[in-house]
Formats: sequence, structure tokens, C-alpha cells
Amino acid sequence: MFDKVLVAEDYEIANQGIVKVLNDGIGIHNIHEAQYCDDAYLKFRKANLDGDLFDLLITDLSFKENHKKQIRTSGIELIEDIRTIQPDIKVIVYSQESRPDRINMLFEKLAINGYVCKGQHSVKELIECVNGVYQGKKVVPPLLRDHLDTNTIINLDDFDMLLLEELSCGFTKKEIAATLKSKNITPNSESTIDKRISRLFDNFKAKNTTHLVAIVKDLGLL
Amino acid sequence: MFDKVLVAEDYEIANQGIVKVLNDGIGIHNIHEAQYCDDAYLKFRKANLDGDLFDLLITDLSFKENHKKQIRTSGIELIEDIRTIQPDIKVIVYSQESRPDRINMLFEKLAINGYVCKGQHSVKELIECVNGVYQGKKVVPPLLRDHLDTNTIINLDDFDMLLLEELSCGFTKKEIAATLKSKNITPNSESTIDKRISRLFDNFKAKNTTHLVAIVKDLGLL
DNA sequence: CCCTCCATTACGGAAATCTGTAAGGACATA
DNA sequence: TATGTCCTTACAGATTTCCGTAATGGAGGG
Repeated sequence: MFDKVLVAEDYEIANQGIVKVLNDGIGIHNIHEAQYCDDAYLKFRKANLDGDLFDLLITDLSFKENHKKQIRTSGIELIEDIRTIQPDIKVIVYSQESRPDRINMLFEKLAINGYVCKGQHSVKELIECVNGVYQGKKVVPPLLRDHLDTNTIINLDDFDMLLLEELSCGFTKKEIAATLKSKNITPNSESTIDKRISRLFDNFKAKNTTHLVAIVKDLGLL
Repeated sequence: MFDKVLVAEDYEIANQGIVKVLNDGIGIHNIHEAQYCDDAYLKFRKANLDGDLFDLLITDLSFKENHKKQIRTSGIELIEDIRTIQPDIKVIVYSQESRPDRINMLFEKLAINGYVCKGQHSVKELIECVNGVYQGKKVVPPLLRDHLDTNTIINLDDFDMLLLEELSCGFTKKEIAATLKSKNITPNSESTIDKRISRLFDNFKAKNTTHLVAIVKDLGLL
């Protein structure tokens, strides 16, 4: 089994929970903790210099801003940076993210080894994931496995998310178009925005904008 | 120090984290866990019947829905029900909720003994809270201490909540008016509904209906 | 090269939203 | 009783939403 593990997670209680699971559930005791990305990176580099390498990184994706200015603010940057100093490091991401396309991206772009959704039953999932990754497997979360064949995945791209974000802030389509134009983001015509939102209505079976935002909020996508 | 503690929190990892903090940070070892409100309630009743009472309940507020139908779905109901069988039980709420008025409500209506905000530094807060509550203190989170004087509490009645509910389901004001009339709920004119919603705009500083629902969803009121 | 598909864009009209003004009634208070 | 406040209701006008149709243009397949 893995010997030396780093847990990067800004919420202390969750951090402690992961440590406890690794301890009690898997029998890993050489566990180091980091609450900030930069901290995690420094710990990795030090271990590298000392020749006492980590075997596994378990990291969150989002880290709250800190009083001290951090260079890295997301787990993605952390993983990229750590890979430059230790390319073969095994990585498990433990995060709230539930958008299939985004999780997929982690596997494809960052070649992470496992993903565990923060959720009610993450203990079992986490244990299975660590074991699987140790055996060299790629451990995809159940959420993603279910949706692999049934392509009912509502694939929201960044533009859709941007629109939803703006709508939930109470901006009108006219205002959104203006914002997009000022930021040089395309497409940015009112009619395209209109069409896109209509498509989201279809996707989520929403009756109107308000309904759409309510649904998306409930799904935790926003 | 407290001897027997129940931790009610649906997210396993967070649950484990709390247990570890109580263990390592405070030295409490007789800790029981529950992932669902009903489960917590049953454990309390059993302890009560056995005469081996709990000294402290640490509970979350929101619990995700379960495949099994749960009677209680929120920590608030749990606390109310547990108080009926053990009125003097000490209660600490550990939750994401950050709205001062809602937290205040917990202290006033439910007479909870302590509140800890889920956050980056909850370990220290949790330890201090448990210690404070043990000494008979009422432990208010730092967040609330700041806002004690500025009492900008928004008071929503059932009618407001009903409107928000309907809006978030995508019904138009015309439809809502029709529904209210068919259910003999007054007031039910379109104009009053309109006015009420406008008042909610003011209360929540919302720009339009969509914005309003987004805000209210974020606040966890819906 | 042509054809199809799809995204972007424009436009128009019916419906809904948002924001005023205003009138009538309930209720408390001086 | 008179007065002020608040809630309910009505109405009207400007704006926005929602949902069609339609023109344009790029990507990809035959």
C-alpha cells in the first residue's frame, strides 16, 4: 500500500476526516496535511529534495482565498506544478464538482488516477479509490460510470455556465450581451444568447429563466 | 468533559473529521455517528430507554435526501424532536449557514448552545465551542458577534415563502394568482402578488425574479 | 465542389415582467 | 372622530422575455 501521502484540502474538518479514513480504513499512517495549494507544493518539493518522495496526493479542487497571497489557487494548478517535479505521482481528486465533462477533463488533461465526489458516502468511495489507484487502476466515480453509456449527459460548456451565472445575478439578456461584447467574448449577440438559453430550457425542462436558475441551483451546478 | 456524544452529519468525511477532532483535540472517545436525522433520533431514544443518555448532540442542519423516506429532513426538526425526549440536552449546530438571522433563530427558537460555521478553520472553532458549551456558555460564532447590533433581519412569512416556491417552479404571476384562488388562499390578486414580490426585491436587493430566486436558493431558504 | 448540418445573428409579435400611481378598507392611535 | 399607516386591489406604460421565422456562414462528408 501507499506509504507516504499528502492531503491537500482547505476545510480542516474534511481534512481531518480524510486522514482518519486513511488511518482507520486503509492503514496509512504517514500522512501529511496542507490547507493551501502553495503549502502542498512546498511540502512536495521539500520531500523531493530530501529524497523522501510522496506516493500519493489527495487534493481538493477549490481552495478558499487566503489572507496571504497564494500563487496557486486551485487544485488544477497544484497538480500541474507537482507533476513537473514528480511526473509519476499518483493523484486522487476529492471534490464537490459533479459536472461529468469537468471530471472527465481532469482524467484526460491532467491524467489524474482517481476521483471521489464529496458526498454522503465518500468514505467507501475514497477507500475503494485509494485501493484501486494503488493497483494501477483509473478509478472513475460512480456518477461518471452511470452516465457513460446513457448519453443523457447535459453537456454544459463554459459559455452556458457563464450565461447561467449572469442570469442568476439578475442581468437581462441585453446586459449580458453588452458584458460579453465589452469582454470580447463571442458569441455575444442578443439572439444567440436568447437561443442558448432556450436550449437550456429544453435541456433542463425549464419553463422560464427563473425556473431554469432554480433547477440549476438545486443541482448544485451554480 | 462531555462523555457521550452523538454526531449527526450526512457527509461521511466531515463526520469522520468531527470524530477525529473530538478524539484527538478534546479527548472524547464515546462518540456515536448518524448520517440521517431519523437515525440520530432513534439512537437518542434508545439511549434514553437504556438510561445511558447522550451529553451532547453535534448536528448539521441540512441533510441530503435519502433513498429511504425520512421523517425528518433537517437538523431543526431533529433538534425539536430530541428536545421532547431529553429537554436539557446540549446542542451544537455545525453547518454551512452563514446568515446571521437564521443562526440567531437557532439560538432563540431552538435554544441551541453553540454554533460552528463550516469553514477553513473550524477545528479550532469546534474545540472552543465544545469547551464553552461544557462550561455552560452560549457559544456564538465570530460571524454573529460582529453583527449583533446591526439587526437587519429579513422576516419572511408563509405567503412570501409560497410565492418564492411557486416562482422557483417557473409559474407566472398569473398562474400563481389562479392557483391561490383555486386553493382559496388570500390575498390572491395579481397586483398583490406583484407588490409582494417587489417588496422581496427590496428586501434581498434583487434586480428581478430570476435574481431573487437565485439569492434565496443560495441562502438556503428554498 | 456541392450539400447538409449547425451555430450565429437579425427581427417581430404575443406574453410576462417591472414600476409607477391611485383608490378603498382594516386597524391602531391620539 | 380624525389621522396615519399598511395591505389589498386595479390599471397603465415601458421594458423584457419567450418563441417563432429566416438569412448567413463555416465545418465536414460524399
